[in-house]
Amino acid sequence: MRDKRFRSSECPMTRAVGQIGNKWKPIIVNLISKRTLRFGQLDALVPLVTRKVLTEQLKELVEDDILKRVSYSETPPRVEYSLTDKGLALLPIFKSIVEWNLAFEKKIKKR
Amino acid sequence: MRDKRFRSSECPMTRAVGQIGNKWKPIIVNLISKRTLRFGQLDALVPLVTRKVLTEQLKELVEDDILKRVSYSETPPRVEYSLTDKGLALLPIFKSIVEWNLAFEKKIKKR
DNA sequence: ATTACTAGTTTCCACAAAGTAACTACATTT
DNA sequence: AAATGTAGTTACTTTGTGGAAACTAGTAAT
Repeated sequence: MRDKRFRSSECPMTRAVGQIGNKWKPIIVNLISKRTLRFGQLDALVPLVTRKVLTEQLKELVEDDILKRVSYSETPPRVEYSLTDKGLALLPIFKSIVEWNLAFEKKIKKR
Repeated sequence: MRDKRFRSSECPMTRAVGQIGNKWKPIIVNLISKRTLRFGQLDALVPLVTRKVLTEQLKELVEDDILKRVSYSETPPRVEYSLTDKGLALLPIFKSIVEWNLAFEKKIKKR
């Protein structure tokens, strides 16, 4: 999300949502985790996403310094993606979200 | 987000994003925190939102058992919103997101 | 009769995000 | 010459989300 109103809001949660608060970024960042992955691997692993959207999201994550992109001068082209320090700092947070989701889904199933 | 593909995905992060991963819900939940607030207070406190969107988001949060809505038979009408256990469990997670955002914003300013 | 209050609701429109399907570039392989 | 591989890109279309502005209901106050 590039919405300036969000990114320059006084509320820090609003600014955070402006960087990572859309449907794809938490999924992508969580999936990369501590690995180094290539574009095709991400394409295969991220559920439901199209290459067009994946490319856009990766570009924005790189611009926001959450993701690092290394490209090698080869043919066919080889590009590798991995999380920066900023991105890695999100991992425990996203792990908590996954645990939250599983915990309350389990609660529902016990009814 | 009511997208069935997200809510029934095998990936728990995708399901979590299906419930809370849009631009308004983290902001609203974080803002309510441990308080009990009325609709008008939320309208005044949530930055950038319109009443139409606020109403929609509150409705979905109630449907997903993240928010509790109590309405009193009064005129003018009085409705109070507060987080459920499921919602309260999100607070430390969102606090971490706010801290993450502030930490890395501070890093940028030091350059 | 009109205004005020609260918590919405509605309709139409605008915009952002996503989807589709074809296309790109270049070295290598067949 | 054609096919292959990778990592995208593009143009158009569709869908989802949000915005604007007016409206609603009922009791109480003016």
